[in-house]
Amino acid sequence: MTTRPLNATAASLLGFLHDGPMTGWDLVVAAEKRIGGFWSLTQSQVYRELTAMAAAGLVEAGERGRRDRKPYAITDAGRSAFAQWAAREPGHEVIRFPLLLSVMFGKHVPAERLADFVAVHRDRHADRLADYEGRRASPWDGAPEDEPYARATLEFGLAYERAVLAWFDALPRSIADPTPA
Amino acid sequence: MTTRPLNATAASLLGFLHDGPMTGWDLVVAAEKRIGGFWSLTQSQVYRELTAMAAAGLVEAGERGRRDRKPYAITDAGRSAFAQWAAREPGHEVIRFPLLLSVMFGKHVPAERLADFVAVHRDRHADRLADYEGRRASPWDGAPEDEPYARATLEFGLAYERAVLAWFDALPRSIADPTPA
DNA sequence: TGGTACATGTAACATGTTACATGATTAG
DNA sequence: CTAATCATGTAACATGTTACATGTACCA
Repeated sequence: MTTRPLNATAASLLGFLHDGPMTGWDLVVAAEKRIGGFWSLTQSQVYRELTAMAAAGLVEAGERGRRDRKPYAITDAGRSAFAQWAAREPGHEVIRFPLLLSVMFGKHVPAERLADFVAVHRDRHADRLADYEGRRASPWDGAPEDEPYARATLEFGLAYERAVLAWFDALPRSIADPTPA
Repeated sequence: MTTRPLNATAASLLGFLHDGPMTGWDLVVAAEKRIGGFWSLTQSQVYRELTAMAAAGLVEAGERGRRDRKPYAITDAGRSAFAQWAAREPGHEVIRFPLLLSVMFGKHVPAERLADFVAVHRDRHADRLADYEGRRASPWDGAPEDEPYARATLEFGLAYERAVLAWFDALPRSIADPTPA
């Protein structure tokens, strides 16, 4: 079968499945909460990857449970595919930040509009920062061996959101507040 | 024709073309330099978008020049499509940082390997930071009205890379340096 | 005269997005 | 009893990636 190497999205699903069977829904929720800050995926992808991985023998569907829940369990082939993925050097990060395109091409964007965009996004980031700070303050509830790793990723989120917020706050008035009351 | 709204990649090409005709190659280089820190695109996409935009009447190809250069100029329709794009609220940013997946699933990654990955990526980020710092120190060479906007995006890059670097440096030894000499 | 940077482009495929369709269960 | 949330899934399409093919001009 010599399946081609896993993509990072599929790999992350297998990563979660190492801790026990989960349904597509569980995975969507877990991914959003645990890796959502630095890896985006959609519900649609999750189901697609699960179907594909089931076909490739990397996961196995179990009996449907209540509410039609369909749990998937990782197989030995899945563990081995994951291990291969984990041994390869991760690629560089990809960032797509459309607001910064608006800023970059700011001379073509109505000043008020741009300032609104900036304000809206600043708020969102403030919310995310607050969320991360809340999480850091709450007691750890996962498996003990995960603690340092999950903490490190959380610290990344915190560092990122703080930096972004500081950046917003250091924007010149010509961009952030061009029409003072 | 009521073309569907521009995607951000196409919009950014039009953004550049506001300052005069450019070839696909020029755009690839400009994009890498000017928005590469927060918007990724490939050479292949650039040519595809240009072809599509030419078909949609948003840009017009000029005469081929030396070395087969094929300059594209923005049209009025292109300017108008860009303006519409610029008026819509930009979406949230997307980050995909595979190294953080390796960290998150760290308990399944051989410790030495993980530390290597971390070291490699730390270096890359240090290089990028140095690059940004160099740029900030060099005299501004673009159009004067672009200065504040380009500066703001550069400041974002600086803030981001500094935060990332600080994050690397604050990683626990269990992750960054598990087998001390 | 040979390597590097310039320059355009296509093909095939993988991945990501959006929208829809369907139904079960729970909480108020 | 009804709205919200849970839950699965598909279809269609847009976007992104990788690999290749082709050739020009510069410069050491």
